[in-house]
Amino acid sequence: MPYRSSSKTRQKKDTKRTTMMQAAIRVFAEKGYHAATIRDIVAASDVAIGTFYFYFPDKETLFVHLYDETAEFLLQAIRQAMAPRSNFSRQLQAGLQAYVNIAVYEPAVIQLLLVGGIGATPSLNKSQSSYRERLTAMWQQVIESAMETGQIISQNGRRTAEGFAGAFDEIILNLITHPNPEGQAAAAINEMIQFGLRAAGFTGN
Amino acid sequence: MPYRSSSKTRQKKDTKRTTMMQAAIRVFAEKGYHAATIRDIVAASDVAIGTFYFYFPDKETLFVHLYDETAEFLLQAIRQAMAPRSNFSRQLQAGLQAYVNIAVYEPAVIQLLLVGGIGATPSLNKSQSSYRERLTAMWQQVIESAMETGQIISQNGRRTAEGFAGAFDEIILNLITHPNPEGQAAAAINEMIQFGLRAAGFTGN
Amino acid sequence: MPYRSSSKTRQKKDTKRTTMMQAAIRVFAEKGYHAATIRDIVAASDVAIGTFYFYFPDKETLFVHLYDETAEFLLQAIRQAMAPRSNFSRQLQAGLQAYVNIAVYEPAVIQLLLVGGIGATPSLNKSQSSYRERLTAMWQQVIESAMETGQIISQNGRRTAEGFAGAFDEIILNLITHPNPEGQAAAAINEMIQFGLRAAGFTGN
Amino acid sequence: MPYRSSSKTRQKKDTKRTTMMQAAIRVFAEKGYHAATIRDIVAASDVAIGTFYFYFPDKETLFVHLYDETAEFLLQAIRQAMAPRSNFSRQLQAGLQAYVNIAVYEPAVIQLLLVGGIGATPSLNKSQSSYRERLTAMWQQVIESAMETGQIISQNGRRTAEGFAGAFDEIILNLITHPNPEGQAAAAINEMIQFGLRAAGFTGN
DNA sequence: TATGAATGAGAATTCATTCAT
DNA sequence: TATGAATGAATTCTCATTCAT
Repeated sequence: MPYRSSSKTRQKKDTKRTTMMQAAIRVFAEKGYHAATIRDIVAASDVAIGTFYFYFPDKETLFVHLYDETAEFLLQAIRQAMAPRSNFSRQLQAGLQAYVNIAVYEPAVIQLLLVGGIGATPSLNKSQSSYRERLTAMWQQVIESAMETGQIISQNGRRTAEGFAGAFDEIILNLITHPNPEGQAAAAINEMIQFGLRAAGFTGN
Repeated sequence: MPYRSSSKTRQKKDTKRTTMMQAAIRVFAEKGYHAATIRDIVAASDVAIGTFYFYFPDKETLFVHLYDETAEFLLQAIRQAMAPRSNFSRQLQAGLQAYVNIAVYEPAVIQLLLVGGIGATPSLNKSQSSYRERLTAMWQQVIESAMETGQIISQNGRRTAEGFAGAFDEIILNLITHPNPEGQAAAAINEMIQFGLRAAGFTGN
Repeated sequence: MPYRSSSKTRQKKDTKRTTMMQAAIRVFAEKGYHAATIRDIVAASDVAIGTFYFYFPDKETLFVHLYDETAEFLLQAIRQAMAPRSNFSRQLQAGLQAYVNIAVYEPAVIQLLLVGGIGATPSLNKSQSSYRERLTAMWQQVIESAMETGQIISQNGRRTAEGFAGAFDEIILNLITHPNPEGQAAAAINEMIQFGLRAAGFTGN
Repeated sequence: MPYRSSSKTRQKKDTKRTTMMQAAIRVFAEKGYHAATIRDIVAASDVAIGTFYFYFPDKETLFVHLYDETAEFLLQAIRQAMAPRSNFSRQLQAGLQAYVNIAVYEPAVIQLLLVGGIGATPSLNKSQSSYRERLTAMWQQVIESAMETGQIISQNGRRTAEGFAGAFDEIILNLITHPNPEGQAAAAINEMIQFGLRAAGFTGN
């Protein structure tokens, strides 16, 4: 009886693929692109080297893919948290809440995007600037909406957005470096909100 | 009695050493730690590989040393610019002016600190967090002084300082990526000042 | 009593086996032994990798087997074409006709024997020298028969046979490299016959 | 005192380079391109792996280079031997004498060209057909000269040249496979000359 | 019979570092 | 001091082969 490439088999393969990708994210986040070897990744997945190349074309492609996927995931999470809010203050609160949540419970996501990938490989450059650009664009949109509705003072929305992107990332990196991130999360979120409201010149309307 | 190089010899040696270090900074800044090879560095210095190892113990040590030195240089430059000012607004202006000046005219300094070194090698971690820490501490001191004198509202100075560090770096990175950084510098500085004043809750007194 | 596949089953198996072998010949002829992978072969046969190893022990054994079989096929074809002729000139004509026919319509046969297998694997050496030996022996027999009957001048039949083997192969390789082998075939055959008659010192009797 | 990249040093380097190339030719000739590993080559040269890459860019480039150089050497040797002769018979004698000499005393040359490189790597194809082409062209020129001066009968010179190229190579391969090539060389040369004169329809004028 | 996921030995190549001159 | 030839550990990736299903 011929072997059936049934949905069961395929599902198993997909599961393994996902498992390996998660292991790879962890390894890349922890060691950075260069220090992370294929051996590290397969060891973390408990498979043989050949298995890596059965599932992925090569180290570089996988890394760029993980980076892109992770960036998209993070941006989506923040965007979706902000979407239902119309008030600038509430948007900021929701977005930062989502951001910090991920940072605290999935620190590998932040490490991959902010640390693991820097200077990794030329082919990552595009992904990397695309991520910074989209992150900035996201804040810029929020800021310009708020400007139009008079919630914040008139300003160069692009520049403020860059400031937001940099400031929040730095605060979050400091947060997850802290011995007890979860305990600090609530305070950090509040202070980030205050920082953002002030920096954007929130008028309270 | 141990052999002592005459002062003339020592000076010559120091000169060559300095030349090589400057070449190394350029190469590291341009390619990043991993992609930069010793061959690249000696080629840029127009010496042989062996000469590199006469002046420096190894690639890693040199890099960490350059990083530390560069970080110190940048921090000193900003600190010194702010020192004579007592008003928060003026301090901000002077500090950012100095920062942007360096970014525009010595972009390698910024690239080395913000890009070339991330994820380079474990032994850099200490230097790196030390630099972020001192940068943040610098802003924190400015902020807390201003708080004490009532120039800005009461806040968690540490957190605002982290925000400053991240925000200004991000804006500066965007600036030097711009095709014509010099042309944008003045506007960028002004907007950074405004951003900082707002974010710190500057009351104008 | 050991399990015996029914004749129907065995036939089906043989068919599949044959199909795979033909695909393998094509792939080996096209890419050469080393560049041809098992994946290439199973892709050309539209089966899975495991199936390959059900029918054949390994790549090397299959290749040697295919080489031997192909060599035997080619030698038989030429021999059979020459068998009914007794005159040297007619024999040459018939043999070369058959040889060129195969070269033009089954180029994979020639490519496998003359190109794909050279330097393939140590275990092929025996097959390879056996083929060259039998090819030479075939011509030698024809030549020595003709010598005995005074159709050609006295000579070292072995050496002339080697010359025949090399010369005809080279001409045929050039022929199938030509953009339009079929169009050139007739002329090539005639010229090969003339070459052979002259080289053997055909006296016309 | 600075190290002098004197002619002595450079000469030593050139010598080593040449030594390594000769070792590489032997290894490639014996095992063929694929079976020959870099480890084999450096072992034959008694140096470390890194040394190989200090002298040569990579395996493929070296092989193609060696092939081209060897082909050129062989062609030149045969051409130069034939150059001073004007009579077809004498040319053949001189050329084959040179060819067999090389085959017997430098069998690696012949093995590299006729065996070691077949199916080696796509980038060799050009070199390989170029060699076969130039070898054939060399014989063709000799043949057409002789035709013009009426020394041999009228014929398709190109086709005869292909026959020569193939026939002589085959005979020479058989010769060097023989247990005592040197002992057979003289007879082989004579018989090759006779074969060639007959095949070209030498009229004796 | 048939499948294809999984394996791991082995190959090429890079590059920081050493050391005789 | 200065040189650059030489080294070899370490890394990525390929592909023939196995085996549970």
